[in-house]
Parts: sequence; C-alpha cells; structure tokens
Amino acid sequence: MRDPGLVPIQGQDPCGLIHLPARKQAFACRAQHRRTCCTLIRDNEELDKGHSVPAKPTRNRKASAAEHPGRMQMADIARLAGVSTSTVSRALKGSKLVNDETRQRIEQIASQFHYTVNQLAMSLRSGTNRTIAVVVPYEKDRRQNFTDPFLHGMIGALADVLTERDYEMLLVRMEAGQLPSIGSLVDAGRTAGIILIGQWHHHDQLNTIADRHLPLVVWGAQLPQQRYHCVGGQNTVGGRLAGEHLLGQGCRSIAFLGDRDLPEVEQRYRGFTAALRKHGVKHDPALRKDIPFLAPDARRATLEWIDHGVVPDGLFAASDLLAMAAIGALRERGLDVPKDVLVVGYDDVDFAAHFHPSLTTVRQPVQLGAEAMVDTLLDLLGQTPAAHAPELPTQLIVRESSQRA
Amino acid sequence: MRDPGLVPIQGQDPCGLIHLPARKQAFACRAQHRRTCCTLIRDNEELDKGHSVPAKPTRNRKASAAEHPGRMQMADIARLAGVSTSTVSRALKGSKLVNDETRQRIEQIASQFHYTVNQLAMSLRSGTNRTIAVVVPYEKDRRQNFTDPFLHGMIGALADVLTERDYEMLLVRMEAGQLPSIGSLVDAGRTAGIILIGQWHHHDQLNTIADRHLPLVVWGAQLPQQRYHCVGGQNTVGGRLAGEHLLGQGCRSIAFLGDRDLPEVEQRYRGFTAALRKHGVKHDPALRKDIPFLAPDARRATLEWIDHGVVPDGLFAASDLLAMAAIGALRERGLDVPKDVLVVGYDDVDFAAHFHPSLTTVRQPVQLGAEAMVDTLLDLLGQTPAAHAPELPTQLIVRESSQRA
DNA sequence: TCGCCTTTTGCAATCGATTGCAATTTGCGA
DNA sequence: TCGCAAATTGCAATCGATTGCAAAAGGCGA
Repeated sequence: MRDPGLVPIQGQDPCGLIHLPARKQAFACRAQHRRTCCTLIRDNEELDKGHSVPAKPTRNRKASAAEHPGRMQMADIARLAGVSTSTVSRALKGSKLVNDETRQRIEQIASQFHYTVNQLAMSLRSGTNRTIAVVVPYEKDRRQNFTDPFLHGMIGALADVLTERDYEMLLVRMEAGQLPSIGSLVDAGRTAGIILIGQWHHHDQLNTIADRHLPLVVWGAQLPQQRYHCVGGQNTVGGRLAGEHLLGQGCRSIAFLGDRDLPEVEQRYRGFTAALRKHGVKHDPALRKDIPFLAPDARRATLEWIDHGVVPDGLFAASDLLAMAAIGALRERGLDVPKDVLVVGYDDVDFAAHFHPSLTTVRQPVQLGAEAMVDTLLDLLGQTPAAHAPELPTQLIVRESSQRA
Repeated sequence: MRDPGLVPIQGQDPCGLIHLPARKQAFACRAQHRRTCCTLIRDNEELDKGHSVPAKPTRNRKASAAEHPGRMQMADIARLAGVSTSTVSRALKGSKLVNDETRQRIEQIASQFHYTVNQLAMSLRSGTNRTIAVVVPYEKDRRQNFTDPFLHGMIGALADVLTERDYEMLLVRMEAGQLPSIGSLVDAGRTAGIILIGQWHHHDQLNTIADRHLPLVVWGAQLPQQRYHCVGGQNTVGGRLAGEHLLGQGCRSIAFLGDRDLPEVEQRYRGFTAALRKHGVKHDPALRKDIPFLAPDARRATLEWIDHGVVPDGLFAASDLLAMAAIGALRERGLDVPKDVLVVGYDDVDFAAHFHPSLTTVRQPVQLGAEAMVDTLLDLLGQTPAAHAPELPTQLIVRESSQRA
C-alpha cells in the first residue's frame, strides 16, 4: 500500500510523484466553508483521488478548521505551484535561492488566493517579533485620563514612528496598580518591547521591572537612581520658562495647578518656583493645588480659589487641558483672560492654538519624544547599548492668553 | 550509549529517569544571558551533568536564544517541577485534570521565574487569537487626520471595550489607498478581526473585502448596497436636529462646513437641508464648502466667506473640530459667537463643553458605538450571524454657541 | 558522453506550546 | 489481597511556518 502522504502532482516530477504531506482529511471538512475562489484546489483534489489512498483523519485539524474556515496555508500554495513549502517560503520572502520564474508563479498564486504568510507561525519559528506594546495606564476610578489630548498626540506620533520603522503597535490600557505585571507582555512573547506613557508614582516598580532587563522605555521625568530607560522633556526648564514669562508680564501672584506627586509635574513646579525665587518672589502655598490631569478638577480648584477670595494675577497649569478648564472657570466668575489673569499651559496640544484666547504654553517635544522612545527601544532590542536619551528640548510658545495687550 | 534525550530528574521517577527532551546545548549559550533569578536552573544543570551524555547541538536554537536571551519556556518549568509539559500546560490554564498540589507547585515556580505561556505558540497551536486590529486610515499628504479628537474618543472607547471583553487591540495606521489590503491582517493570522474607523470614499472597496467574508466592522454611514457590517450614528437625524435648532434660533442664512464626499457628512448635510426645506428655506450652495476634517481648512474657508462679503447668521459644521476652528476665524474677523453668528458642531468631543463659547453640538454615541462595533465583530467571529446593528441614537446638546441670550 | 560547478529545490528538524488517548497511580470495596 | 473505577500524568502528533544541509538539475568544456 502506498504511503498516504504521497500525493501525485502533474508536471515537474518524472515519476509523477512528489513527496508532499497531504492536507489529509481536513479537506473534506474545510471544503464546506471554502470560498468560491478555491475551485482550483478542488480540481486538484479531484486529480488526486485517482491515485492516492485516502489519508487517515487528523485529530485537531477539524477544530482548527472550524475556527479559521478555509484559510490558505503555505502547503496549499506549494501544492498549487507544484513545489515544496521550502520554495514557497523562500520565494515569498524574496530569497535569491529561488528561480525567478518559480517565484513569479508562486507570487501570482499567492496573491490570487489572498495568501499571506501566517505571522504567528513565522514569528514563532524565526524568533522575530515586530510588535511593540504601548501601555497607557489609568488610575482606578478615573478612566478619563485617556481623554487628555497630550496622550492622543503622543499615541499618534508613536503610531506613525513605529509604522515607519515597520513595527506594529499594540495599544494596552492598564490599571496603574497592575503596572508591575507589564513584563508579561514580553515574557509571553506577545511583544518585543514596551513603551510606557506615564511613569506616575511608580518609579520604584519600574526600577524593579528594569532590573529584569526587559526592553522597556518610559515617558516621564529623569529621576535619581533611575535604572529604567526614560525619555522626557526638560520639565524644569519648561517650568522656569513659564515662570519667567509670567513674571515678565508683571504677574506677582501666580497660581499653580497640577499634581506634584507626579515627577514631571514636580519638576515643572520646581523650575517655576526657582524662577520666582530668582526674582525675589516666594510662591505662596495657598496658590497651588495638587489636582490630577482632569478638566473638572481644574475647574473646581479654580472656582474654589476665587470663591475664597484668592484671585491670582497669573496661572500656570501643568497641562493645557488644565489651563483651558481653568480659563473656563475664571470666565464663569467674570474674570477675563488675559485682561484679569494671565495663563500659561503645558504641552502645546494641537488645540491650544485654536482656543480662545489662544493659549500660551510650553511645548512638549512630542514628535521628537516618540522618535527617541522608539529608537531607544529598538537599540535595546538590537543589543546596542542604548545611549541614555537626554531630556528633550522644551520651548515656550507665547500666544494671547498671557499677553495683556 | 544512553539516548541523549534522556535526562535524569530527582524524585517522582522510580528509576530516576523520565523521558524528557533535553534543552540541549543551547543552555551553554543561553546561560551567558541568563538573568540572576535563574540560578535554580543552573543548579539543576549541574546535577544533570553527572548522569547524562551531552546532547548534540541544535541548529537554530542559538540564533533564537540570542534574540530572546534566557526566556523561560514550558519545558524549563516542567523540568523544575519534575513533571511533563502536558501537566504544566494544563496546570497553568486551570484544567481540573491536574492535582491541586501539583498545580500549586507549578504555579509557584512559574511566578517565581516570571514565566508566562508563550502566546504565539499558544495561538498557533490552539487556533485562538484574541487580538483585534483597529484601523485608522489617513489620506496621503495629511497625516493630521489623526488629530481629530473624535478619533481619540473612539479609540479610547474601543480600547476599553476590547479590554473588558478580554481582547487586545492592535492599532494600525494605514494610508487610505492601501485599504484594500487590510484583509491581510486577518489572512496572516495576525488578528482575529478588523474594526475600521472611517469608511471615507471606500464604499466599493469595502464591499469587495466583505465579499471575502473577513470579520470586519466599519464605523460609518449605512449605505444602499452595503455588504459589510457598518455601525454609525443617525447622521440624517443629527443634521436635521442641527438645522431645526438653528432655524428655531432665528437663523435663515446658515453656512455648512464639511466634505460631502464622505457618506457620513453627506447624510448630515441631507438631514440639515431637509430641515431647512421644511421651513421653506433653500440652502444656498454658496454657503457650503467641502473641506476635510482639518482645522486649518475650516479657518480658511470661513475667512474666505467673510472676505467675500458672505456673512451667514448661523453655521453648522460636520465636526466639532471644524466648528471650533470656524469660531476662531469668525472672531478673527470681529464677529462674535453667539452674538453675530450661531454655531453648531458635530460629535460632542470631550472638549466641546470647555470651549469658549461652549459648543452646541450633535452628540455621537461613541461609547455605544464602540460597544456595538466590538459586539458585532465578536458575533461574526463566533459564527453568530451578527444582528445588523441599527443606526445609533443621536442627540442635540445645546450650549452657549447657539443661543443669543 | 563524462565530470564538475552552479542553480534550484526538497527533506526534515525545529520554534513553544496544546490535547486526544493511553498508561500509571491511587482509592476503595469485597 | 485483588480488581476495578477514578484521578493524574505522560506520549506524541500537531499548529504553520523557517532553514541548514543534501540532493537534483542544468550548463559547459574536454
């Protein structure tokens, strides 16, 4: 009895036989779901019947076929082209080991059947993985963090840079408390590396993760004893620029909005107060409120100030979102920006220029940042000892909200 | 000579031998990169040396090891726990076929070594795939489309819904021209299904893709002869609501901003003009401009109107972004909103309420939409014939920008 | 026609898991 | 103490590709 794995193929083979693992019984089952375009295979099947003994059933094939009905695979293409899978594999990845004519035939068949090499199998076998996880943590009970336009800008920039580098982006939302477990994204071979946007209060946990030498890059502030790779803007400089500008406009009693518990905000505040000090102004603790990056909080905080008789002549917010919300609140109480209060935000989100009044703000180097993060990460993956990325330059963009004229 | 595949393991086995494929020579190579936590394995290795004959080198292992230095795998855990990989596999996925005691030991070892089942191998073998591609097309030469806040809201909502359903999200940016190739995301086994945000002008191409029965759900407008699954808001109703509201506020010469080439916008415009007609008003073609969803275009278009002496008393924009940019332009020319011109936007993006003046707008059911898209897609994946999702309800949110008071 | 050197192609092991079936162990009643 | 059923565990095939090595085919000069 002939080996059921032996399947006759026309042409090419002198003895009419090429040893090719038959697709076995599964065909019968898969045929039900087969798309119209697959007639060609069926014809081929017909041809086979005359010669070969029906192969014995395979165990798991059926279940799998039920899930991915009729998905083509390399063996199908190989059979149609009358070659082995080795050749198909090589042809489709452009190896010069394959005859041009053969390659063209294979490519033609593949495209005709919408065949694309199975990435899972490919990654598994070749050990390559071109997916990067971009993790955006949120604090429990306030999912809204994701609404911050800065995040969107950053995610968009990352998506573009990764696409350019021919990587794919897995967007992961994760509760901040579970941060220590991000390592599993890499441990599971799911992604090649991780970009984390927002270090929050998790400095120590990040250090722990870094100690496992996972490919990880964080957007945030440079901190002492930082063992993870971190990219960010010059927060202290940004804070100083904002402070100096407001002082230069004649402000003396400047309010600050932002959660100094976050390293980035803390640095911005530090730069800001340093500027004040240089001009002999001490920052009144009553003029700062530690609020998260959420518009409603900014509004509430601003209203509270005013309702308690605290009316600053300037306001520096740790993000544009906060600044805009604060401006709204000021207006609610009849205070005009920039006539009564000058305001400076942080980030220079897309919309800052279209706001009314257009918003003076410290521009974060989003594009540069995205590139730096991706490049640092790819260096890590390539074993190249990543040059520790410096803080990226920051710049004050002066618009209407901070000019009395 | 003993089979090199036979490796001695202490305990459990009466004869001191369990047939377990050894990790072979790769160990030597991988050991270099091994993380500190792996001492336990080395000890185990030491033990082995005494008994077993060095296994012959494996070909590809080295290369792979170089890429994923020291990644644990199931065989390692099995060896450490003194069981087979079958048992480890079952234990880690909570099968009740495993003794509790054994499971606990295995779990303990796995967590100690940060071991996580390799998702690629798992997906490949078991045919499961819990990744969904969310595709956001952009038009060539204007990447900025991604900056539209509506998109961000939708992506955020999708991310949350998918996470909730225990799926992962692959965010794909793609040039609109390449849209016909999105099928490869599924063909390659990369993702289980596709959610496409923005049907743009690609109705026919989407139909073609749908004919291949790929799991695809699109956010957009319901169109005649639509063979792909599509979820969207009631655009005609939305347009009508906006029109009626502006008419009710006394407007008679209402400008329209938005690219009617896009089905959604076209429907909004149709509803809008229908409302006008009902009140005996015919929409003056001079009062509409087909511009893309980009702020600068809205500004330019608005300025052009005014500079050509066309000053409407109302304005309906196909998105909040356009509305806000238009308001800025009006202000530039000394026109106040809502004193001189009433404005209604579309989407109700997060920021609409914080804008000045706060923006009257037609709310898109983003959360509902995200849920509907995901559920429709999962139905498709589960072979459940997805109930064709109806158009989702739309609602006018009246704020300052459209009220003269 | 023969031998040797390129070009092409195929074989079979491998990536790291899952799972049907068979084998082993354990428990328990007779 | 024996036998049978239930509870555990292991074997080996399999998912769909990649790739080192060896074999086959083709070209060419003698």
